[in-house]
Amino acid sequence: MSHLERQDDILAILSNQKIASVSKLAETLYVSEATIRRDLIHMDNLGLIRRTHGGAMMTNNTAQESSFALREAENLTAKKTICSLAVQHITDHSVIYMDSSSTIMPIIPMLQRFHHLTVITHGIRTALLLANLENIDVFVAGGKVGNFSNSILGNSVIEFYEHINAEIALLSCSGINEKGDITDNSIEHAKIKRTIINKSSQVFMLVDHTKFDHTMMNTTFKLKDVDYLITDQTPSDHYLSIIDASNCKLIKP
Amino acid sequence: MSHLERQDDILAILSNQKIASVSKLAETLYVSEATIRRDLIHMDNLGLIRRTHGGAMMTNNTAQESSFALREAENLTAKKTICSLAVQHITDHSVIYMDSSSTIMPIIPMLQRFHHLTVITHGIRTALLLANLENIDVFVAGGKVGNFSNSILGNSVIEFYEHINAEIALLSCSGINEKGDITDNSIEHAKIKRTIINKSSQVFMLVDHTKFDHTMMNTTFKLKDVDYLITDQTPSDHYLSIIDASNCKLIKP
DNA sequence: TATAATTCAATCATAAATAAGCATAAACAA
DNA sequence: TTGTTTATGCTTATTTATGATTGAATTATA
Repeated sequence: MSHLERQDDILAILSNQKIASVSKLAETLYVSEATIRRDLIHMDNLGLIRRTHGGAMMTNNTAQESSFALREAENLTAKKTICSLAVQHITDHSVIYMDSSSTIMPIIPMLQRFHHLTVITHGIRTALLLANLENIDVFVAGGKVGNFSNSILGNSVIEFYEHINAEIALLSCSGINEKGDITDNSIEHAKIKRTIINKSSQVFMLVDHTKFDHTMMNTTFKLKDVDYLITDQTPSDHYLSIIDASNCKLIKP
Repeated sequence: MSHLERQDDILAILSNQKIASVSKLAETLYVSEATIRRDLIHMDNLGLIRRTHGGAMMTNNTAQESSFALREAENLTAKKTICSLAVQHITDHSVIYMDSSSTIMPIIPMLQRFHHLTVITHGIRTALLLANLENIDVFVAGGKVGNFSNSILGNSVIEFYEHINAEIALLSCSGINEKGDITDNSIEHAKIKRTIINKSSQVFMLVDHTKFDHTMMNTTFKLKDVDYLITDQTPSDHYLSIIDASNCKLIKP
């Protein structure tokens, strides 16, 4: 029996009984618990099931992605803090660019307080969650979806964005270093973000404290390109001085 | 019983009786009050419920979502049956159009068995799930996201599709009636689907048995435009004859 | 308002489940 | 063939879920 067949079996078992333990699945399918766990991890990544401590359960594929059932992410508290600061600077009826980073996801439920917003994004997950909010018009750039990614990438995104001007850009990054470089892991993301800052009046950079002192492959842009830096902890004196020197406003709790 | 299952139970209890006390929940679910509190904190963070002193109460959005999830789950078996029939007609390295309907979602995990496929879609959830499969290149049409929808709609989708030819189209619909009309609830969806059938060599229509004898607002196209009709139960004699007269092949379990 | 009774958050201990690394065997490719 | 990748199982250190305890916060009541 191949692993794909086994995963089909797991799916069949789960769709019958909704929930199953790792130990029981291992026993039933004559493999080790480690193997079952690896299967479950894979299927969870696909969104087919939801893992639990001790087993897994069926997802009802629809409710799972609903705007309120945001998956718990790393540093969720920090990210929520940052987002609640960011949302205070959004004005009603704005047009907003949002990137596809997990830092910005928690802002989505907070956007309900506005009468109307227009959001432009290349994040499919972002778009999916925003689509559930009736006060928001969502526009998605088309193109090729990055593998294992929530993002649409490529020139088509940049072409789409060329025609759209926004008041606000909500961006994040993978790292920010002592020279004031905003860096990312992917050239594609970097290019898209550079387009966004060119098309936005106010650029908000949302970074939790773990992003400081990290330099990634690609320098997306410089701190001086950013209008507002939002973070959850007061940065070190060095960063305070370069933020100030970059004519960038720091927003913190 | 895992914590997620317990949290589902709490949600079920709350959707019945609107409020519940920590002590009662602990008693009912055979766990300590500390555990219930931790569950409630977690669910409150997700926005699923609101905590109160002594217990918790429903938030209004939950009821409708869980009922939607229930309806989804109902026909899941039928949809899986249909998808497993459809997947047998897909050949490796094909280019495939997929629409955004829930009928077609269960095919996604089944696509892992191929070496490589290219999928074109205007469904954001479809795209999101497909992006996790490394053997699939996913292209999404850009444009405005329909409110409360998983779809990107509008002329931009049709323009995007004008340039793409595919071997296979996997489509669904809201209703199919005794005259052989394939009907949908939205003009926008209908227009997009008509574009797709023009750009595809083979059109597969995936409909579960509940779709028969239903006529929706918009006639998307006719049964004779469809090459293969896939369903989970043998249709009545009348449908068998019009399927045959439309030069359409029926695929059933 | 003051006091009593609940309810809560924070902490700790423990048992279970997991992730990560390593070794082995099978499948695959050159 | 031989080398490489993949799937699997095993061992371990770590993480998670839980219940009990205690002082603080909240609500009820005199």
